[in-house]
Amino acid sequence: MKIAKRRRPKRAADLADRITERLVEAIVSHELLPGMPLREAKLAKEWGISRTPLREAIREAAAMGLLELRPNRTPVIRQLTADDVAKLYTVRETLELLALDLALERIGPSEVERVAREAERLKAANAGAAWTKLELEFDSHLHGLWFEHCNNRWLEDVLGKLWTFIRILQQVVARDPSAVQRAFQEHLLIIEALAARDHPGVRAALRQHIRSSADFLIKYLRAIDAANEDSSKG
Amino acid sequence: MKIAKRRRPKRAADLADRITERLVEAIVSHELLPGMPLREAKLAKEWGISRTPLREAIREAAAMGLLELRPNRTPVIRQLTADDVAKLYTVRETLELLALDLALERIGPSEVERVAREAERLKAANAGAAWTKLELEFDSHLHGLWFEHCNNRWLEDVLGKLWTFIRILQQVVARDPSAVQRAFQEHLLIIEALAARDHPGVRAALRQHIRSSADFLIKYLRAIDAANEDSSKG
DNA sequence: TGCGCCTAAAGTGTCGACACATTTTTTATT
DNA sequence: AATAAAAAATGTGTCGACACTTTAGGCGCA
Repeated sequence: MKIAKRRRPKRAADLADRITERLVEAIVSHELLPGMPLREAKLAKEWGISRTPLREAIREAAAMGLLELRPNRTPVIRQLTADDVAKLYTVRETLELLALDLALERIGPSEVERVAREAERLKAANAGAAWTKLELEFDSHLHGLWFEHCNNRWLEDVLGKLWTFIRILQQVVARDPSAVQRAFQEHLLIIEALAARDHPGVRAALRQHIRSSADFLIKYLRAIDAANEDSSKG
Repeated sequence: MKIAKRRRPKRAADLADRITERLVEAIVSHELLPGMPLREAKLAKEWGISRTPLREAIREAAAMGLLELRPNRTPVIRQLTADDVAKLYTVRETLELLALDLALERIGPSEVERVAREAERLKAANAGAAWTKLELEFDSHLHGLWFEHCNNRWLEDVLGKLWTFIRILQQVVARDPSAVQRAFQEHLLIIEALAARDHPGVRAALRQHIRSSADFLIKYLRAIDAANEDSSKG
């Protein structure tokens, strides 16, 4: 699945585009950490480019909400609080369910079959002990079923942008075996309902999945936030 | 209402920010028309600036979906088809209803009172014969009630971006007296339900308002699209 | 006349330099 | 020694120049 791809160049993308992608990936992968200042000259030299395309990339990332940008100040990578995540997932739930409603009739059995097989393979492989890159891809494939078939440019666009943040958060989930296990089971339920063409069932399963992910993340981040509060006070 | 304001500078905004705003306004106000190519050098000279901040503005506008941007090609202002509008309004309905749900308890009686008075003033003034700038502002104030009180950064952000397109479309509505009249009546219904604190009533009224606006626009644009088809064929 | 190649013109992409703002360090003063 | 003013250092904002790509036009040739 290729989410959040603003345009589809036949061949080449210009430097600014490639740098945008690299910057986003660097943030998603935590190569660049939240709270970290993004010094243009330094980063540009590090990446062997000039500041111009980097600045365009930075502005784009800021438009996505990834960066905090203030005039004449060095950009800072946004830190997600528990509260942010709660609100993000509220919007996510609404939009993803909408996408599902719009897409369901367009999702062919063969496509469901494909992700179902992918799930089987993963189950056989390691039973979701840890979230590998393969499993994150599977997650994208599954959700991509309705993202890509909703046939609504606006919705796809917005979901794509939100998905960037979800990817960031998935890395948190990925480190907790029980959360991974739970998410995987929920994925199986969704696929099951999809295969049965049980529309309300899919809806309920997806909602449940999103909500329990949110619950986990919020609880986790609240602990972090609290710790940060303490350390900043003490 | 100040929608789509990415950041809140205490005093100054840099050139690129101001140009972004100017560019968006130019597109919304149809000073720059859909389909029109945006030649950087020309526009930069016209506005008395260099291409650098203009390019950043162009990229930002493109990220909003206002422009079609392809590497090494001159950017083009996006043309909204009837189909685009239908899909846009599907997303708008869902998100605006969500915002309403989240906001309703936070909207104080005094604020409802304020827009109610604004409506009264407009009704007395010209009974909605034509949509003036004042009435467009009123529209923003009304919808802004839930946009601003939904207490959800993500939702505010997305709605703000969609609202840019809505503003473009409102100019189409503004030229049809009967559509203006209808919209105004629908606004009154919403305010009435708001004042009565009738939650489901507000919801229903808002949904109705959005749907009939969509219906009007789609019908109108289908005619245009059909004409364009013909002329391009013949 | 119509088609394809070649060249010129116009446009976008990237860079390095400089102007201006902010932050940090130094220094003067009490 | 503490504080505030001044100055140096660091960083962002904007510009003009140049390289590369696309587009438009002209020219020859069938």
